[in-house]
Amino acid sequence: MSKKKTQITLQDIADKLNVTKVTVSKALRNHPDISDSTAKLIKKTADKMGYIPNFAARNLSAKKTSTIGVIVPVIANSFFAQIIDSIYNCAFDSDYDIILAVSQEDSEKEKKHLETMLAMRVDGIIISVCEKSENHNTFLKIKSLGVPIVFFDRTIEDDNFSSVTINNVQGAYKAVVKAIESGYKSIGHIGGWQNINIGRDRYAGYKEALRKHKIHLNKKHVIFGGFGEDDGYKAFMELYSKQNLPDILFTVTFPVALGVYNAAKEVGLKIPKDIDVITFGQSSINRFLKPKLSYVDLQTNDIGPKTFELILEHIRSGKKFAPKKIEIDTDLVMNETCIKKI
Amino acid sequence: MSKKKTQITLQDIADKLNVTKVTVSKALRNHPDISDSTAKLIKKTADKMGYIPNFAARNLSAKKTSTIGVIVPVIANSFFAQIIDSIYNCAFDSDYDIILAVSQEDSEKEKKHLETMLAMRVDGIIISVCEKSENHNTFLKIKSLGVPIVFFDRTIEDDNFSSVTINNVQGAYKAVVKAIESGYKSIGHIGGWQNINIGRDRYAGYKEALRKHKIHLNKKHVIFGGFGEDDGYKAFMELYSKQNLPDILFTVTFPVALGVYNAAKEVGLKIPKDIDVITFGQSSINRFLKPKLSYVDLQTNDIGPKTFELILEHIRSGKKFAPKKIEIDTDLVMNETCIKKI
DNA sequence: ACCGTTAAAGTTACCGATTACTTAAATGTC
DNA sequence: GACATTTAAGTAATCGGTAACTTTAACGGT
Repeated sequence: MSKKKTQITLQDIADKLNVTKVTVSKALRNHPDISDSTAKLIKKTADKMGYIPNFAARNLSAKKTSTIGVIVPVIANSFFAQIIDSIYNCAFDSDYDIILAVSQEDSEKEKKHLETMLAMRVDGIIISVCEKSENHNTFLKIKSLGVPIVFFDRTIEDDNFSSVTINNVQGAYKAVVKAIESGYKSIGHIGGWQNINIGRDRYAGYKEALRKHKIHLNKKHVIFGGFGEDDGYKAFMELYSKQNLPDILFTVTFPVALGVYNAAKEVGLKIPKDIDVITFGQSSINRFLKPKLSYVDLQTNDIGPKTFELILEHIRSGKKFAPKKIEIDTDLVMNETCIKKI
Repeated sequence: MSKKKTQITLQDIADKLNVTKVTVSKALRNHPDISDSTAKLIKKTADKMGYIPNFAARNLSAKKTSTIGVIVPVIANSFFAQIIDSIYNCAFDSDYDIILAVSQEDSEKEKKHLETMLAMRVDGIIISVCEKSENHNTFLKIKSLGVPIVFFDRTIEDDNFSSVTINNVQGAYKAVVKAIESGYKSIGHIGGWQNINIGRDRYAGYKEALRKHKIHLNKKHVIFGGFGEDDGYKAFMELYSKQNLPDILFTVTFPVALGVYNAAKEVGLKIPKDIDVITFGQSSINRFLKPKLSYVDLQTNDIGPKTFELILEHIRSGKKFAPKKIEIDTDLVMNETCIKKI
């Protein structure tokens, strides 16, 4: 007969050693109350008995979970995958656990995940919001609950929250200026939804660059939509079918550029000869494109660690920590598109 | 002054309505004990007061978590990303929560994640093991603890565990037979570590195909290593530097094939003319390769749901559920490599 | 009008830890 | 050598829920 006992508890260890469970609890947590010899003995015994702490019990009584919730819109995306990896590594180093959830660009799912995380009593939340997030109120609620929250890359428009983003306006500006310097007059934009920073700010940088160079913004050359490959494909096809193609398109994300790339190929237009492209962000796929796209480089390496650092600051200093917005500057990486016209 | 109260509890709701917390608890869970009118009132009040359940407390007392742990080796990989998405969707539909962790092909991290999940008292674990997992003992421990565990894609060799895999031997066999039929005599294999099913079985299928067709297996044409792009690159370079290149290489994963692709390009060899390639699995990158690789298609769509279904069966039937191994058949998808020699 | 049922709540105990406070013995101080 | 301080443990209360059992009142059948 195997034991009926469901699980080994502190009490079981305590009984075996004729001490109290509090002593065991302290010993396992290296509390100074306990002498080295006893602590060693207790740890050895716990190990031998196959003790596995019960986080639910611990969390309940300690009123904290050492857990941070992370929500991203998509996972099959090297940008987010890389950041997730780095956040995991940071958490590992700081003895935090990560609860990862994917909203799949769905506002409802995003909300459900947020609620689950609140119910789990995560110590903090790191999020990159979905395309058309309608959860501003939920974020405010979370804030009022005192749960630290840090946005990264995709944020909501509200100065009361901390965030780590790349400098989208500046990045877009650089890209479009480059297009202008390359000799293009007719510069279109396949942009993202305007309710979200990356859509709005990249469009803002685009407009700013045109304005500064006194180039007329042709609204017919601007389309807003989502951030995925199919969105780029559709946008291109729309411009193409209406014969509204400019000379070059500045796209809001790499997947969107990829959609444009595919669509252009499909209708038989050559990049960069017939239609040129410069985009925001990249992916490992870029290596295989012909031509390899020029793009605004997001310093992906920094985003994860900086975001994590920020959430830790929030957690450690509690309410008195003022929201902080970190912006990371971008660089232009020139490949085989948007090259100077001779 | 804002309230000092940390959080709203069942008791708070109960007090306001002059009932007991048990009544509130039951009402919120739609327990038949509670009349519709009371239940409705309680729910409304809970909502108004901003009640958020405390999962730790619930888990502790209910002795289950409705949470399933998922561990994958890598995340920036469309194969795993897709499966993760589908598992999330299944969980969503069945009211389970998912705890996702990434081992990053590191056995130590894998172990740590497993332990964390045990401490969280997940109701079950779904895992695709890392490259050189040394956690067989941990898996046995988990089994003896009575925590259901289902492997997918990458499993350990042990009949006592359930798993969902594709038919690796058959898939590899098909690919290599195709190479043979295409007229190749000298067929190499860039394989994966042999301690893990996908490495072992794909190699087995390769050997079997050669044997059946009485083709000599030249050990100099076989290299074992990891499953990533750099592994493929290194393997190719090793063969190349020793001038041991066969006519065609059957690679264990798509990333490995990609590494080969890059390496071949780098040394100026043309695929498929100078060196041909056929691989196991694919990725969205394949669309952009020239030539587009022929590959053994893994029915990615089925793996996630089938795995989830299996873990649910385990959870529901407890100890008495016998391990079940599900194998999914593969298809060969022919593109521009491994084409019949004329 | 009586007794067994049922409906709708209430009582009590417990889940497995942690925290804050207390105790007892050992050590140190002048 | 008496009293203050440390050190190393123990005691009691609590965290927020849920499960199992009990109570109370209303209902129904004969």
